[in-house]
Amino acid sequence: MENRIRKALIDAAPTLFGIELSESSIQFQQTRRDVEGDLTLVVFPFVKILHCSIEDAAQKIKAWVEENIEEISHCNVVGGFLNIVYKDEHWINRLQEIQNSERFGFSKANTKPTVMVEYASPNTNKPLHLGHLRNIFLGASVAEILKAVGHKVVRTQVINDRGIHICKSMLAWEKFSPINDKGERQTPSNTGLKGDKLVGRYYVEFEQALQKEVKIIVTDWQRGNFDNTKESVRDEVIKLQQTKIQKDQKAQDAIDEKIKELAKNQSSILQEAKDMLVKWEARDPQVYLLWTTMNGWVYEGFDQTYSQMGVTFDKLYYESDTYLLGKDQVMDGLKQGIFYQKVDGSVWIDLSADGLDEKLVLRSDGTAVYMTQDIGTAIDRFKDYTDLYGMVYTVGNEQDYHFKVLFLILQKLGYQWANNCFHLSYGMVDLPSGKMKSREGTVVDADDLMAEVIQKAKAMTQERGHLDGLGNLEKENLYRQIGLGGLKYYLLKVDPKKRMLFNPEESIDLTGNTGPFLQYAHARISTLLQKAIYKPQNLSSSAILKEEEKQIIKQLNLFESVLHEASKAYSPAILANYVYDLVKLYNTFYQSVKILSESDRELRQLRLSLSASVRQVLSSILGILGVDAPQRM
RNA sequence: GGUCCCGUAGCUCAGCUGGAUAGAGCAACUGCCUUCUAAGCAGUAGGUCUUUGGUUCGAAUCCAAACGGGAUCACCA
Repeated sequence: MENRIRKALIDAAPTLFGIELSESSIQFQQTRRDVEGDLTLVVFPFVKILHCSIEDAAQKIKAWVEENIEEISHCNVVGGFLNIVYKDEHWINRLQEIQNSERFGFSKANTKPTVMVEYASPNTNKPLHLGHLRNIFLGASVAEILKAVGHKVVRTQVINDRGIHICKSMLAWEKFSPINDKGERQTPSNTGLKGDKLVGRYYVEFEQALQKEVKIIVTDWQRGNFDNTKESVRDEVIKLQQTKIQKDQKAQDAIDEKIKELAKNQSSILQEAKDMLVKWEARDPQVYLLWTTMNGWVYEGFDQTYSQMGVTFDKLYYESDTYLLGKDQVMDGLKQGIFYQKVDGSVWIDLSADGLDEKLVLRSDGTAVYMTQDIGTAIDRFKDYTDLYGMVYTVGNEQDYHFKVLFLILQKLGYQWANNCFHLSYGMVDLPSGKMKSREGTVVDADDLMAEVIQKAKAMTQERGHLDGLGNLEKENLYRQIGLGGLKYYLLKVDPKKRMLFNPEESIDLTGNTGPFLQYAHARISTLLQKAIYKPQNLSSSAILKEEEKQIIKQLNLFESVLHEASKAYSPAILANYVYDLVKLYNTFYQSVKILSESDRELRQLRLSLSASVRQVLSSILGILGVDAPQRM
């Protein structure tokens, strides 16, 4: 409709104004809520072109539009704005189209290039936490958005399964695990603990043991005891200790940190972990078996968490599989002169011409760093999927710099697809008490949080008591749907780019802009349609629409463009805000008119059709957000 | 210090490709269940859009600076 009016105006301009109009001079916007109108033409640009008063220009266009465009009922002019009112027939026809369309708003599947979306990159030594929840819900939802606009999508995660941190858990388990009467160390099955939790516990034990050892070493050094310390380190420590005296508090702390670092390197337990990593890289059978076993426990634990979250993947990548490819790439790049080698053997890239710094890509001992692995993983993916067009990395914004560098390196290595790689950078989740810090024990565990939220949903649902006649299994399932739906919606409704505050109390609220609010509307429409035994029929276009009804059709009409906007911005939040507005409009309508008991049959059918269309869009968007849409609640 | 992100109601957030009187939710207060599910609806109150300049017919929105908050600048991942 908008385009039709624009085109008509451009065509008519020479006779109407005696001048050619450019497309950009015709600016439409949505009409303000409190003004009558379905579309608003901004008249200001015409003043310059036509050299007349704003009032004259507006009136002239008003007269012409009312006269010449069939579907327009009338217009009104307020200041520099021409508000155009469509005939009700137009909106009813629009509703009819929505009702008839197969998957309203969605593009045909697989009509756009294949995109891979990565949305979890857990370490295998720590259980998942609140930050992962935002990451994973966000990535999973973006994958659904891309599908909805026609992309073929591969959902993936990369598992950070190698490196010194894994060896730390392994070592601690060997050293510290109690042995039961059967002579076994602790396992998930003999403790009943989730595998990721068990392994995480030993990672913590390692860190504690390390800190203990560090403390002893530092104290020894303070007392001037350097018995077990290499000469070079001793000299460095003494030098640091001496410079410390003249500095201010902040500098002193920094020096203490440095001394601590040196002490860490002296500690026997860290040395053991390093030795273990060397053994692992050499595929030592015993170490390798331990690594496989403990990682297996973690994967099992993660799988449980993912299944509770309702999230799946199409393909998994393990860094242990890709880091060697990354190393090869670096060596190739070195030959091509993209990288350079320092005298100690370490390999670097100089990005200062691109406004960035120098970056290490391979250690002096030839082992891979984070960047090396990521280069390898990216290339591996494009080898696996030959039709792959681009990648979306859902990773926190603390890694903005890393991805800038990564994409630049891939470009320099000559990979065209590097231009289609996108870092979906999301903000951290803060707690009312501040940042989550594992050292201070303020990390919110994913499993605990989900359990809590479901429990809360149960209590609050029972309070309301709408559930007569449902079986226990159905009820439990519903509590889960509501609890998790609320949590997901809470994390997704905020612009992903922004840092957000997680308030445990608000996250399980049922009222206002929340998941359960939307789910409730869905359930209410569902039972309504069921009671009405609703079947889609052709609508009578002669009906006169109430304002509430028209508002809903207008909002429904926006769905497709909002979906595209969301895909361009990689933002489920855009859909969340849109659907919340839609449901609010629907609720207003629901409370102000009769539907089931409406005696006029055509009107009843219209209102049912409206309800059905709202439910369709609502359930589509809830699906994209990963929120379940219950039939009753 | 360099680079990047953010600053809108008491709180959490929309609005940002310039356009009308800046919107929601929570919290507070007032109404509405004999009528399709009140997890709802209607309403009251709450704002120097951090500040100062600039561009423009018009700025929360664009540009610059200042102030405040955060991230990042590892032979960690």
